Amino acid sequence: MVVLELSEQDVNRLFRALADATRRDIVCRTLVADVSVSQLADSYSMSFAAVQKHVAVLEEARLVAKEPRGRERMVRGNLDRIRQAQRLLDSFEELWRSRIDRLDILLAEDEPAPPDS
Amino acid sequence: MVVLELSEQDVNRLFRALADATRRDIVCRTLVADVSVSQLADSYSMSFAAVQKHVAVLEEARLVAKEPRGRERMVRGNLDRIRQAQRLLDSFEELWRSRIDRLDILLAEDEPAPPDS
DNA sequence: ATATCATACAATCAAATGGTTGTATTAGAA
DNA sequence: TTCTAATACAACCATTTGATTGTATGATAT
Repeated sequence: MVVLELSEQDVNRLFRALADATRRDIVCRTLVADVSVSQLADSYSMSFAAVQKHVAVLEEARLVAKEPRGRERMVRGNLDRIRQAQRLLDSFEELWRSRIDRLDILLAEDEPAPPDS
Repeated sequence: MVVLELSEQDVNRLFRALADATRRDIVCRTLVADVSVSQLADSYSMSFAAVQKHVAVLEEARLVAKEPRGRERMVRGNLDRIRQAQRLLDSFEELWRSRIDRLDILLAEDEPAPPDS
């Protein structure tokens, strides 16, 4: 099993990259098929350069990778990164569960559970 | 089962809110215990107002809710929102899987699979 | 009643973000 | 070779973000 080795900065970049509808759409499209930057650019009502920048943000977050193919760059989504994000969210859930566990222990004590103090 | 009813804006806010280490820490802490805004503020090397703003961002993203308790506001993490984020990431994974399925169908054809065209 | 603690909120500011246009480079097509 | 399509990248601009300080309000404690 691969250890989750992400710096806080990496996590910031990861979630930030996902916090934009155009970028999420790019991730979707590049997960289901190989697409070039110019093909992507044709789909959105913004300049080529703007799309290029969105791809760059996704690339820094390692949510996609670019691979040269002739004179164009094919963009491919990186599912592993998505899974890392999922594991991060899982850890929140585990924290929450640990709280419930502690509450259960309190409730199981001989003495009645003290109110939150 | 609850339908995932989030606008693009909601999703933007959700991921954006998670794209900051202080805010993620606040979510963690408020998932495991009830904490007031001032208790939170004591933990970070920034002004009370700055922490207040982080909490406000989390609140707009509905990752936490504030509940008045006497003169202080208790902040409580909202696990449902985390789970919604998880479901969003799941949908990426499903998209990817659909691609694999389509590739499998191609490979199962009589004719040898054509190269990506 | 008064002092204090917890919060709310406005004004301000530097830096980052998301977009633009323009110019340069590079690879394929004619 | 020459033209063109795909990309790279710089400069610029408006808006948002993340922080600050200062002031006001409300609830507790003395």
